[in-house]
Amino acid sequence: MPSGAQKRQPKYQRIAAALKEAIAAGQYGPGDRLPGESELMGTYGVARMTARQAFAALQAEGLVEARKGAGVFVREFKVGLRRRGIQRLAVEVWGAGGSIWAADGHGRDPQVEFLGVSEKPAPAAVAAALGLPAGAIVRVRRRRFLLDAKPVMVATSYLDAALTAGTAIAEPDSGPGGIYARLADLGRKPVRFREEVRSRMPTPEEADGLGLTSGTPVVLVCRTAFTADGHAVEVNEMTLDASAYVLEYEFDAP
Amino acid sequence: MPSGAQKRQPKYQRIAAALKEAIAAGQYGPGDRLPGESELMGTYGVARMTARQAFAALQAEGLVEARKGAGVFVREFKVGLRRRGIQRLAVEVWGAGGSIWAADGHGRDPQVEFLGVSEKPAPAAVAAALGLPAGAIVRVRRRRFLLDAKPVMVATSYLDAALTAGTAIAEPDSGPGGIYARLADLGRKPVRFREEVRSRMPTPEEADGLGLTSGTPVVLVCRTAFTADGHAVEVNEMTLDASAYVLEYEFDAP
DNA sequence: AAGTGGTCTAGACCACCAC
DNA sequence: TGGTGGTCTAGACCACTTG
Repeated sequence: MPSGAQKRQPKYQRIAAALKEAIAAGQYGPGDRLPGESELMGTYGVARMTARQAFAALQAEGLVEARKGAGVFVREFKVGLRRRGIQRLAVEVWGAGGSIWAADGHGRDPQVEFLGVSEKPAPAAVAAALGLPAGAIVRVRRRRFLLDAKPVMVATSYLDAALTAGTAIAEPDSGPGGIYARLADLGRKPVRFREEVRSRMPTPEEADGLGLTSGTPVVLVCRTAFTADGHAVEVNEMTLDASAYVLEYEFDAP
Repeated sequence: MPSGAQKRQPKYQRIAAALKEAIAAGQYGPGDRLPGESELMGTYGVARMTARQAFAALQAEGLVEARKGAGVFVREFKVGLRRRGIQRLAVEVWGAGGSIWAADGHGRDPQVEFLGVSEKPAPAAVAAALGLPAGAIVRVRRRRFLLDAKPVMVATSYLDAALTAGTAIAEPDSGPGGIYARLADLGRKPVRFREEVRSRMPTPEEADGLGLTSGTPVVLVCRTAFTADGHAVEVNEMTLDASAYVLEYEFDAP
């Protein structure tokens, strides 16, 4: 150890940095178990809470994952779900080549779980986006996307309840081509889309619903679909496990 | 206190939930100071570390911000920097000598801080994306974007060093229209773009460079620019303060 | 059954901020 | 200067996972 160590750095940060370095050096690979709290106490001669703080720092960074009763493990990023916003709408692809982040994902098992349709008063922002009066009734469709039986996304779709009454959009199975085909049947074919992308830490409820370990943000994608005459017909709010997705947008210079 | 309270929920979570509820109810607004650790100790009859854990939970959620020596405050989200992935790259914008960054800010004070140009061996992924042999030398331009004197983004641009030698791209000031205009001068006008978007928690270095408070993720945007003949001429890796940005992509159905 | 992380207590000294 | 959060100690009991 270099003698020039800065005394100003807290012990837990030095321990965290040492662990991080060991991980970066490949001494611990994805899925490997790190030395436990009691082992760190002995190795560094610190109290237990100090060792825990070191782990907490690594967890907050998303590098490490603690499993009750088992140990602390280097996180493995199964990642590589690639969501193309433009070429094909809401189509999940994996293993697409030619990109910066290599995505290996063969033999994955994607599923869609239907969570229900209902009618509710529109949230203010949704009503505004759809051009409906405040408090108008909207149809709400909720779905959850799973990869290898693990949830990676929750999507909530909002549509004018009056417009879609009596159509397959009000049913669990929206039929071949999905709700966009049904909207086309109604003469409201979506031809233009806007997606707004944000990221933040999940609420405890979101973390629970997506099975997120701490240190994992969510990505929020809000897609609005417009008809040729410029009217919004659908708002779709998606909450993604940030560690599972790469969003891709490809376009020409206008 | 209701007698039906679940005993299974840890104290710190109950305290955190109570504070969260008070914030949601408007009892504490953005920027307001919350009751301090010692006050929580008295109110709930807990040890200091328990009160701290409650705050830690809210910090991890990005709801709250602790300031040394001052207190714990409800975070204020000044947010709303809107980055348009498609329209912003319009030829009219950079072709006319205007700054792309100017399309971002609205009435506030945007600044670009130049961090340097250099030549380095390309990271493997960058070399592959640019179609260069492994270890080829690339020109690296680093910039930091500030809004109201606070950093919100760091951008690192990679270009073929041989191609750009002797041009303004190798200089701190890349001239009117920026590097895209210079690439056009070289007969390598970018006409197509791909952006890949990810999000994760920042490394300590990134958090430091962007002045992020804990509980704030970063958004990574990797843009690749292609010429008309399909060759990649630039890779630009951007690291954004997730709490400051909304990315927007608007496009027609294929 | 042994070991692990999760929760909790009751102290301590420090650096920093506001008054 | 007094109060704040940041760091650290040395114990304790618990629920959980694993062998």
